[in-house]
Amino acid sequence: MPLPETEVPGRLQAELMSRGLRMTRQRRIILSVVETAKQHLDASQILRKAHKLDPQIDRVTVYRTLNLLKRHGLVDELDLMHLQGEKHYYERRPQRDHIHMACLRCGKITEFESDLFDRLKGQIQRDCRFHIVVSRLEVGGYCGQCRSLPS
Amino acid sequence: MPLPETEVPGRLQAELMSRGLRMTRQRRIILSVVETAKQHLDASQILRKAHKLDPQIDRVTVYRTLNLLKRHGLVDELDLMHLQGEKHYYERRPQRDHIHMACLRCGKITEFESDLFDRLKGQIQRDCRFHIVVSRLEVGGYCGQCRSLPS
DNA sequence: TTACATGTTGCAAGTGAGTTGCAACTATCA
DNA sequence: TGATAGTTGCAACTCACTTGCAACATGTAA
Repeated sequence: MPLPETEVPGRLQAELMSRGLRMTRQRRIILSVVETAKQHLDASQILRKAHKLDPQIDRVTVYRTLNLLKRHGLVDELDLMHLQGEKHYYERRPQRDHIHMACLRCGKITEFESDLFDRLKGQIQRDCRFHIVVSRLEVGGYCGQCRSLPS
Repeated sequence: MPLPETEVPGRLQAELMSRGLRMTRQRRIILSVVETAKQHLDASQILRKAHKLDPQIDRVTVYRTLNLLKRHGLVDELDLMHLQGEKHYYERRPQRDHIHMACLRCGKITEFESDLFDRLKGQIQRDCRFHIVVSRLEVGGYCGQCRSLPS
């Protein structure tokens, strides 16, 4: 894994810098971890990956950086139906919102985009005169594989 | 407020008894608190209301009873966008699922039912071959009043 | 290039929601 | 009425996350 300092700054980093926020070594590392994540990571997983690039980084810095990203609407915080306790998971805010499905049996998380979801949010904004800043649709149940298994 | 012992057993109590679960004095009280709640209550608010009927009830019993109701699908657990920290809120599971909208400014929680929501869940079940057990759509933003206020 | 002001970090300690182990208790049923 | 299996209350614990604060580093302006 190349050092984040020598990498082309990711989108998160560019976004934060364009807002005039200070770019520290620790932030660059944490941002690169979030940016390159292949699954949903919780704070302690982000810390573990950050430690590989700089063992000095403290978990407090991870929490503070995640809060910063949240406040700026650059990441979304997920509960994933609290399948694994009360921790939160983070993902870069996508172009288009999606639904998270969590299998209660195997724990697999699946994402799903849907026009109906977009239309539903439009309906909420119109009918309830409610300006949506963030939305979260999480569904718990049984995925295709687990549905057909004996209990 | 009449003593729950002398009340007609509520629907939650009837439901639990029909499943062969023991009906203790503490459970009757906690069920009646959840059943008669006019807003979404968290565990400590439920404990406070239960204490008015029986000051001996322990918070552990409240948590255990809420877990019991959750496992039996009789109440839903809500985050309400973590507006007030990480606590959870509880409501009796309704006939028809609804959406929770949380105003980031005034904290008001609004509920909304929608055919589009029902259709979206149908689409998920069909297109993703995912059997939905529980679903939660929470939205954070600005309600009608707060939208038109100066910031 | 340096000096500075202000924002950021790491550490230690704290908070708050929720859980667990266990002995005493009690609802249910024969 | 007594047996028994589930339930309760207490104390201690866990876990995710936050706060106070002194030392430090970044961006800026000279």
